[in-house]
Amino acid sequence: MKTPPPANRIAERKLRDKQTRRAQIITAARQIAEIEGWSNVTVRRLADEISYSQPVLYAHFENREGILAAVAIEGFQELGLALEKARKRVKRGSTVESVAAAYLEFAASSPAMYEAMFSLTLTVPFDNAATPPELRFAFSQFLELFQGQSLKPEVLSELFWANLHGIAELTRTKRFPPSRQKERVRTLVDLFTLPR
Amino acid sequence: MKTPPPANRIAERKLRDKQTRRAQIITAARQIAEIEGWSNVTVRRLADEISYSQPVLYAHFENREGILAAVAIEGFQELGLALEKARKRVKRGSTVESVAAAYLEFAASSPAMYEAMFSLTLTVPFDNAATPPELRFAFSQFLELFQGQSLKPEVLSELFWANLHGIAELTRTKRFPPSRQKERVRTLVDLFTLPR
DNA sequence: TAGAAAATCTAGCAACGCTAGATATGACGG
DNA sequence: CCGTCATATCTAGCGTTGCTAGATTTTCTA
Repeated sequence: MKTPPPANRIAERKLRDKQTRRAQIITAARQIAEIEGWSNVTVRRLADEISYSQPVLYAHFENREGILAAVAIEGFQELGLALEKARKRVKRGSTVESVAAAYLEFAASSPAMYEAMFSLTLTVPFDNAATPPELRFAFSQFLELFQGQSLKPEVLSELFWANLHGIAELTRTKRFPPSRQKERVRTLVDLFTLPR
Repeated sequence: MKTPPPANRIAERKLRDKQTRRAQIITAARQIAEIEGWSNVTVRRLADEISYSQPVLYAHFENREGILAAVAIEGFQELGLALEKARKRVKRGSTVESVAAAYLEFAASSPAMYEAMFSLTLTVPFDNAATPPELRFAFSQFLELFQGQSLKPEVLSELFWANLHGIAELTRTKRFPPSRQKERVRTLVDLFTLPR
């Protein structure tokens, strides 16, 4: 077996450590946000959480908002996976119903993360080349859902997404009573599945 | 003509002054937010704007968030009026189309105010007795829209609102390309008007 | 016009995001 | 094994924020 030059091994270890710490920061931020709200996610608090001083955080992220953005991207990754799973493993009813339920379940069970995913305004438009692949992946799940069924999958996907997002957001901010949620989803699914 | 006791007249004048100042604060907050974003709406800045020291603001609002809430409520009032107007004076097409266009027009032309209206989580649920009448008024416009047409106007109204809110929010945060907006609205109207 | 009451201001606290400059740690050549 | 140098990390502090206690001024009343 060949032994790589020590310089490389050391550099690799340092890189690993750095990535680990980055992950720790993101995890801590998410955890605090989910329990105590985003206003309690301060740079000082995060530094404390990973047992380093504040300036270390700025070696990983440009600023506090950069941390939020990282959490948001992780959220889009998870959401995308959840939707894909729901789309492929349909339990009962239509795929549309399954995906809708998965989306709302995600938003309801991780409200702080969901908040981060949509609260910050993107600097680059969604369909730009510089858009993180995680975001594109998540949206592609909606596109798949309406592929071939309609003349314009994009428009239908966008509308379906907008409707789900609206429900999630208005529920999270207490505009919608949770009591009618089941009925809402049923009607929503009808709207987007019944033949026109 | 009778001259009321001076005590009353003075008290009235003080009340008027106070209300005027309150209105000034709200107007200034809205103006700054719309031009420079909510992060630039600081208590010091607002105090400066009305030419008083900071503590005066706390005689009008409990805290900074109270100012946001006041702007939000004014927003719901305006939105409600805009929707009512759109519903009653239908220009072309259906009332649903007219209301949808009015809603999105409102959100697009006052993004900061719209942000305030939905960013802050309500302490009391929307259908509570303590809910400000402005919010109820705005939502009632949706209810009117689907009255008698369906078995459950509430559910349909909520879904329609959620869809509009989703479109507005995803457009504001650059998730939706503005290019397809017309087509989106057309399809949305179809979804909610075509007989089922 | 004197004194009470109301209105307003000054000055400061604690916490925030962020950073310059000092200090400690660890890798590498001799 | 050691001295050197780069890298990693910390201490300390700046400017700004929301908010408030206590002093001070203004206004009303009798």
